[in-house]
Amino acid sequence: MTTPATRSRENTRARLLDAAAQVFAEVGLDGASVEAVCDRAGFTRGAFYSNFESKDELFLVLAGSVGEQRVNAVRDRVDEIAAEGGLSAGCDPVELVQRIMDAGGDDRLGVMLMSEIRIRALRDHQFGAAYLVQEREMVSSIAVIITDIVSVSSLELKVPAEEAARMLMIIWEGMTVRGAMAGQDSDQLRHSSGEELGRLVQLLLAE
Amino acid sequence: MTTPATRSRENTRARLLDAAAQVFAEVGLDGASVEAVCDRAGFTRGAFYSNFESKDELFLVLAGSVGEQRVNAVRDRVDEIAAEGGLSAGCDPVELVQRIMDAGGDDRLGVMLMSEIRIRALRDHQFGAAYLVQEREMVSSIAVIITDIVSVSSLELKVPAEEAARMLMIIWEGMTVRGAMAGQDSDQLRHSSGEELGRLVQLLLAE
DNA sequence: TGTATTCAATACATACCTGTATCGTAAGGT
DNA sequence: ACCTTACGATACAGGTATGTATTGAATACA
Repeated sequence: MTTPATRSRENTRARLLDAAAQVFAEVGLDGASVEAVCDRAGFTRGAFYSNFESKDELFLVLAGSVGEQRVNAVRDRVDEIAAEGGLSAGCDPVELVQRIMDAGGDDRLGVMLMSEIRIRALRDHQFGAAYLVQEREMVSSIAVIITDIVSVSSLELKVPAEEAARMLMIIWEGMTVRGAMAGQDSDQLRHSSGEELGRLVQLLLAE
Repeated sequence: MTTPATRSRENTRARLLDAAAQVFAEVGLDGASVEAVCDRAGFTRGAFYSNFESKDELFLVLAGSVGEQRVNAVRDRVDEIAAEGGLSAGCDPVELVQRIMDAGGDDRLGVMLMSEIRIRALRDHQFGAAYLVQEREMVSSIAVIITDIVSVSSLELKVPAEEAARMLMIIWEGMTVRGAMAGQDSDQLRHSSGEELGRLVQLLLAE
């Protein structure tokens, strides 16, 4: 079924999705005209409507894939760290958490796109439910590694692992958003949010 | 200069701002037509354009007043608690923080409006700078009371007060947003976010 | 009471965006 | 080599939003 035609079609879809991610991040879903997305992708509206039903449908697809990518990125990181034995007794919990959190796209556009998705989740009940499900998956993945870290170290968790994970995610989000507002670039974002996260991690753990 | 005419004008402005707050919260700034705002306020577009230059200008005014109200609400609470001697040695830090945080509007629409303001701050540099200034004021106010609490109690703060305040604000925001997504009403929002905040407070303090 | 001014309503011109319907073209199958 | 099909471009119709210009009414003031 992978005829050149379908390959080309998939390519078109991918380019449209890519362009949409940028445009939606910059001006929001409502602010983005279908034509603006097509322009950036190098197509006209004909290509758009032959690949997607509407702007909303494209957004749903995009949001789903972004969320999935984030979840997978976190899971992969977790697995990777676990595989390479990064959870030895002497490991630095602060650094570990940073490595996991870096898995999410934390560039300026990524932050803006996530915010757009978030506000849509806030307005649309059904979409919001799906969003929360995905987020809970991420929380679980993070909770797993937290539990593992704790189990091999001499440290103890002061709150349930899930709760610690939730706090970490929320702080991470809050810091990156504020960093992006202040005009920080990707590296600065990573740095400042990492700093705050480190402090939280230390609070969450006890000898 | 408070002639009946100006009083009526101020009233119109207030009603328009009020309506705009609702509509913007529900469907966002872009999704809200000027007419939709006017309809809700019981006016036509004539009234609108005779009171505001554009939708954007109204949004700026609204965002400014919302932010100011939040900052003042927090400051008032802080002063109020300090005045009534709520900072005695035996006070419950968890409850105190909850009382402060409740000062912000934490109903569903309030959360959505704040999110809309936040995303605008993310897209517009200048607006974002102003937003961050206001937020820092809130952080300072909260930091003050945290410092006071600590000074009269036998407790100790594990991170700088400003940082603790920032974490509290971010967690509060994150929890209320997620609560609103899950369809919680105001009381549930207060309850669940308060719970998480309490745990964070306990982490931030040490004997 | 008459006049002037201010505020809100109405009407209108313009721009834009969406979605559909039609057309041309290039690739795949036989 | 021909035919068919799928994909993307173009053209068009309908709807909606914005902002301005004009009109009407109510209020203050002389």
